Amino acid sequence: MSTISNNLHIYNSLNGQKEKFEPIHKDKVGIYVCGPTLYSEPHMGNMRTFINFDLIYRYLLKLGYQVKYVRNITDAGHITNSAGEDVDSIGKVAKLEQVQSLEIVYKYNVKFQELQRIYNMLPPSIEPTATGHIQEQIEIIEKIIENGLAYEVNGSVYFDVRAYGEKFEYGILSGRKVDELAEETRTLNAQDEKRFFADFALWKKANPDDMQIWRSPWGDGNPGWHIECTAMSTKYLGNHFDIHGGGMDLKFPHHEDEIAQNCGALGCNPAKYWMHANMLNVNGQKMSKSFNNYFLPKEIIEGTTNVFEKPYPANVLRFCMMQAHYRSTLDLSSDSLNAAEKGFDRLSEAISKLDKLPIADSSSLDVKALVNSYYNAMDDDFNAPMLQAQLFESVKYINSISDGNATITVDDLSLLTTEMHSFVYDVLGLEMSSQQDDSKLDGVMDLVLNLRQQARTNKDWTTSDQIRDGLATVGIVVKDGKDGTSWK
RNA sequence: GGUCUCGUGGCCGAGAGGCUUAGGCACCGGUCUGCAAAACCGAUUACAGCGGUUCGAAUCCGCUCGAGACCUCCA
Repeated sequence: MSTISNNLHIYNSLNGQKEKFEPIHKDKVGIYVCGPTLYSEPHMGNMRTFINFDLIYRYLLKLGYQVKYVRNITDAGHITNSAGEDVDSIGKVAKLEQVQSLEIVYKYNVKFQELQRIYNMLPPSIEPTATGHIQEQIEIIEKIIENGLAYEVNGSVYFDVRAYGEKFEYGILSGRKVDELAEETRTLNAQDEKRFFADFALWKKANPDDMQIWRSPWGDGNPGWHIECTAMSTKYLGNHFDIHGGGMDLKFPHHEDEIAQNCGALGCNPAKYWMHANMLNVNGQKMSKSFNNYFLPKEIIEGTTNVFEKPYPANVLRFCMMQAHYRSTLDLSSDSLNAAEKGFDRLSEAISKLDKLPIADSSSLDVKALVNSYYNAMDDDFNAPMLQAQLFESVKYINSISDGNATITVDDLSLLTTEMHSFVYDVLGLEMSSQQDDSKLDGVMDLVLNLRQQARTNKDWTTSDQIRDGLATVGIVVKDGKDGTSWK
């Protein structure tokens, strides 16, 4: 069936099990990820989800799949709080700043795009917007009504969960039972319009002061907050596609309702595999705008958070995140970031040594097995921490070769170099800091180190150390090895 | 209150019945070095608690304690 042989297994949230990945269409993968609502600058927790799905996208590309990666941008506020309150988050900010909703979205989208570049995320194949797909959303709602699974009341349209439950199972993703939901749900107001407490809005009649209003067969209003994903995912990927992803917190109700809408309109679950990325914690609690415990991705890089004492490069953040599995929560702290920074340096340094290694007639280590372990790690539900462990095994090997305690053949070195570069740069999406070449600086450093070497030959340790310490203050580390002095 | 997840050494974090002392960082000893740093070699510290299943459990089951997520906008 597939010409790409893979042993990739993905944890499917639908059944809580790891399943062998078989794409629906030969050699192609369609993936949809719920993107940000742009009423403010995305914080570090938001970024973790996108970075994790970037990793997943990158590995699928690495395996050779033709991947269509769709990640939406939510630029329409939703007015569908069960309490009937106005929760148009975008409109709220727009009113506050006295501008139009789309100005807010545009402003933060520019920042979001910038962050994607800074954190070295590959751009998705397409980033559709909710407001650009109002017509498609209306059409899906009409289909659901035609199928008898939604009803109109007073200019609003609601999904009929009880009717749906006769043909499909509501709650298959989150494991919730409708009758249990009744007891769980907290006190609700403004339920009068709905026939059943669990029904959710597909279309909501406009309030006079809404910032954005659209025309529909049911009058002026706004789309509900799950319908955009159904409209956009199916438009670009078809009724049934391979992977649907998002943050853990979207599992219920957002993804559950997406499944219901898709089944209700098109008769099938939109995705074969559902993937959920876990949260980023701060001091053990989810980073969240509502908890006000968040910091911005740029603040970490600039060192302006209240949490960390010093700035960390985007690469270190990425590296640190890759030390935890995407389904685990991750607690960011100074300690974990410092550890990541050092580890990342060690990895970078070993990689820069690759083209300077001595060649031998035989290899003292099974390089093919080592390289295979990279694939095995990622094949096991994108286990990036395991991949890192294997990369550090490689670092150890490289350092040993460099020190003359291990050997490698030309072919093995070529294989190791190719695959390490590929996994570090292309899959983990890390960029090596030591890559910039500056021939002027090289010249200067040669001169300075020569002077220092003269001093050392004369046993003038004061001068020698003065040079070393001086260089250290501008961030250049001098290392005296057996074969002379090097710097970085 | 309901649903679910998780508790691993000083810290961060993999592993999911024996084939792992995962890995990173820190700490300690050694080699190298004028001294450092780096690198290499080595040592140490562990599976929340209590029971059960098993020849064998961090891994399965039960209970207890603790933490978190979702049930309302959220990545």
